[in-house]
Amino acid sequence: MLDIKVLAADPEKVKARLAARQKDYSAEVDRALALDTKRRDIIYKAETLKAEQNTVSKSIPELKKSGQDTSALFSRMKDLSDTVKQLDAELKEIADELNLLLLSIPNIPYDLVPAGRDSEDNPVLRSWGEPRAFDFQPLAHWDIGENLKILDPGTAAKVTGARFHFYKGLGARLERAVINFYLDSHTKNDYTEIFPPYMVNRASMTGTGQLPKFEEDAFKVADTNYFLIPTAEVPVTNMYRDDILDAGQLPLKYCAYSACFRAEAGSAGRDTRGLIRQHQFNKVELVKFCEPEQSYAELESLTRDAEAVLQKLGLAYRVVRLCTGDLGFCSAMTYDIEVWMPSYGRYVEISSCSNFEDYQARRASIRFRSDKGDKPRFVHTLNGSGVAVGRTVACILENYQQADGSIAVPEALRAYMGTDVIR
RNA sequence: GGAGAGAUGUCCGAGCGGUUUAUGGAGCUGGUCUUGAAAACCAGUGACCCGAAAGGGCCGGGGGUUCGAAUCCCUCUCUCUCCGCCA
Repeated sequence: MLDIKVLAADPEKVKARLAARQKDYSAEVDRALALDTKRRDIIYKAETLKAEQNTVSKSIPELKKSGQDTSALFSRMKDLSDTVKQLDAELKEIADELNLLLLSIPNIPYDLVPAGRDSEDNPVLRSWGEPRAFDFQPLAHWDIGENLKILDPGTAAKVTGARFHFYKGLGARLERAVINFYLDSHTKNDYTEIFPPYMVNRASMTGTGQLPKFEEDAFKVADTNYFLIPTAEVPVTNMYRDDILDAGQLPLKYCAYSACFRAEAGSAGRDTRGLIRQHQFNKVELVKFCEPEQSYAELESLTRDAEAVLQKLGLAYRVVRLCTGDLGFCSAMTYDIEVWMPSYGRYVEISSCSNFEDYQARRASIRFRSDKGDKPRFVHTLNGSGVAVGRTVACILENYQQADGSIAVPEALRAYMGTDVIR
């Protein structure tokens, strides 16, 4: 969430920068500032009375010892106590409302983020490799998967429902090979490997920004307060919720494989075939915690680390910078990496690398201290897919298909697959 | 799932309704002594939050009782021990 002090310092500037997201947040900003003023006022009143309570309380044992009549004093203290309780109740109500409001205001886009309406306006920064030219009619990965009997959405529909897949035989092994290849690549770059819980509590979902606004996008486990994670970002970032780190530990770099679960609310009818949009998919996620001064440099290196695995797989991709209208709720700046998908005839997102600055850190209270006596400051958090596994498999199947219907296994995966062709 | 015991500041650990503005150690910082270090001794240091400050809050989280709660009550979370079950 945003710092209320930043809102108070220049409300009009904040409103203008938020408006770049193609949505007006003026009402929320004004309401937050009004609540904050009220909050401070009540705190002042309550604390003045509490100071009096404390002073009198301290003198009571002595008065009692000397046998004086304290009944008048007690009745005055009772009034004081009632007033304080009332003020505290009011304060809690206002603080709760303010907090909820602040949680529902998105992050301020960074200066480099270009203005734009939607993904059409995302500028392309660079590209790597060339889309493959086929000398035969290439198939979509869902047809390849069916022909080779390595992907089976039909059985998944029976066993579970729409937007799930069984992977079979070398298909299952390919998914596993990609996961292992990604983890091995990133750990070589000093990312510490994490295997996180797949369910998290409400505080964690709030910390990284999925709640309270986007509850309908998440799967909630019935009769518990747990949510299935939509990405490993949630458990990994929340490892340090409510902690104060030493500056010497920073930057912290983690990579985590996990299954991810998304309700895909509002996406009915989109990408209904194949592996592109599933309720459950696999992903290796990169997460960093760093000092504020380093975060944009860390975003560059994180994005390069994600790109590196695609290069090793020989998959053509491009990097775009999300414009204000396409930027995620918590993000200050995001690079999307998009791979060439022959069946779509365009580039498709396979990784999203974001700097959240202190937006998540403030929500989750993740801080660091430079020197012993210093005041703690919020860290900056970053994350990016490194990269989506199901989409990688789809991309490999389509880009490495051969005229005879078989799949050439990319060089980098052969050791993991134990074969150089899927047929 | 059943039974019991716990959760206090960086750590260990007292405290069981009002001189606790949280005993006492350890640690940390500075000093004395020493060629230097260790030890010893002396002094300082107690998280964190709000606040410009005064001040207020904070003894796992939340709520309650009371003029007053670390201390009593309720509730939640987590930890430990034993039993059961299980991968």
